[in-house]
Amino acid sequence: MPAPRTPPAEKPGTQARAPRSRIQQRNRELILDAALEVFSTHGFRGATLDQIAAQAGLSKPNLLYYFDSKDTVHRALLTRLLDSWLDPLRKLDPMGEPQAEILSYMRRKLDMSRAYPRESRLFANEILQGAPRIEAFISNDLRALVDEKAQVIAGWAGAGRIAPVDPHHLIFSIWALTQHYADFAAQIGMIRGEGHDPFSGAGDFLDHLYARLLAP
Amino acid sequence: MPAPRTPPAEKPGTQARAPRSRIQQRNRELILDAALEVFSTHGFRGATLDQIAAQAGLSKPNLLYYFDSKDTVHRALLTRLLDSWLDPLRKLDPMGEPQAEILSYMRRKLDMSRAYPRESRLFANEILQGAPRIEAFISNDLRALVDEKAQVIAGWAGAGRIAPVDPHHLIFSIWALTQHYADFAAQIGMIRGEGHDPFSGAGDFLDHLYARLLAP
DNA sequence: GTCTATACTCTGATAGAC
DNA sequence: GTCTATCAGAGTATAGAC
Repeated sequence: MPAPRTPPAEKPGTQARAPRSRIQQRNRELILDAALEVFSTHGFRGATLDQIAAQAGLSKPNLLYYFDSKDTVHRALLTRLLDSWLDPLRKLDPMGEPQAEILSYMRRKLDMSRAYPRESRLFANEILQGAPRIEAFISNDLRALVDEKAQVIAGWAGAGRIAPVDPHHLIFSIWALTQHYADFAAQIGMIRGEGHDPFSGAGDFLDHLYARLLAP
Repeated sequence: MPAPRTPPAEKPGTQARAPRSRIQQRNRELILDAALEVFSTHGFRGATLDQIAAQAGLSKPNLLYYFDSKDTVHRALLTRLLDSWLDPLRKLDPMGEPQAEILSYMRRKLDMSRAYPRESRLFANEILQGAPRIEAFISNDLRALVDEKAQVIAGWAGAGRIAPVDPHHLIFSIWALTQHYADFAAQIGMIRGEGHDPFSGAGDFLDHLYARLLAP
């Protein structure tokens, strides 16, 4: 999700507008990692620069040397996140075998939740707050992609290649089920006992569930 | 969910420690309703008394006349919420018809999400923040109830009355799917178009999904 | 019961020395 | 690049008049 994104190895001395040294890059990463931790837990307004700076091991003014404002840090996180948020669904192949394609999509989403639970919670926080900062992304990019893939799925259902199913609800269900293990990890941990991986068994359960739902 | 809870009609002149007049009761309700709106959107730390007071149509000092502190307001909301949070699962009857019981449970949860989306988001916010204020509730009350009902479901599966299924994951899936429509309503609205009821079609989809999953 | 005024703390952001 | 000092504004909470 946070695409490492090696910068295009600028010619020395000619860096245009991101002339970042190794230590600068490292501090920016420290800050973003700390900010992800804090924002994903407390939301934008609930997070403080003090917390983020402490978590990053820097002073608050030093943090603000790297990012102009609290908002800038948050925006940087969201940008990285949204950049890869659509990838799993994008890969759903209209030419593939329907049931396998949908199951693979679900697996990619689940793997992403497992690998990047904080990013999932950051996203969840945004939506809970009414999605003020990512409204454009959802109303345009995400919506277009969902409608496109929903048509693909509707085609499969119409052709009898999977059981009849509302494509939008199918997609929402995959989001709900896969993100739940990241977003509600605290609750699952308290119910299954601490030290228990919240994702344990989830893959098998969801494979089984969607295999049953989609079998023609 | 917010159980109206008619107070035990105290004898006039002898009210022990909740001597609330009609106008007091009404203002308390106004405050709690406003606080639910704000806390469920911004989380505890992201919410401000100014917002809550404005939403309630009262001054901030007046709000603090009714509740000692921000924390007190929040605690009052959580108490009301948790009071009824377990009801749907509690009603799962070990003596009932297995598939019908589980489908009814799912329906009760869905109805609760539809009727009380703000309460669902308040709860989601708490969990996202690591559940600091409701840890005892989850680790004790909720966990015990879940384990108890999971045993019931495991018994049904063992007896071949429903398809074999991991009971904990089954319960988690019901939570995820039903609460999603409340917690992520903003996203669903932006994808399906504003003015579209986020819950529309959800009942049918989930009925179908669990019928397929559980059929022996 | 409700308001204005205010005390005091926290928070985001800047200035300026090193 | 990093720090100490500091400011202005927001935020919780209280005092006290009405």
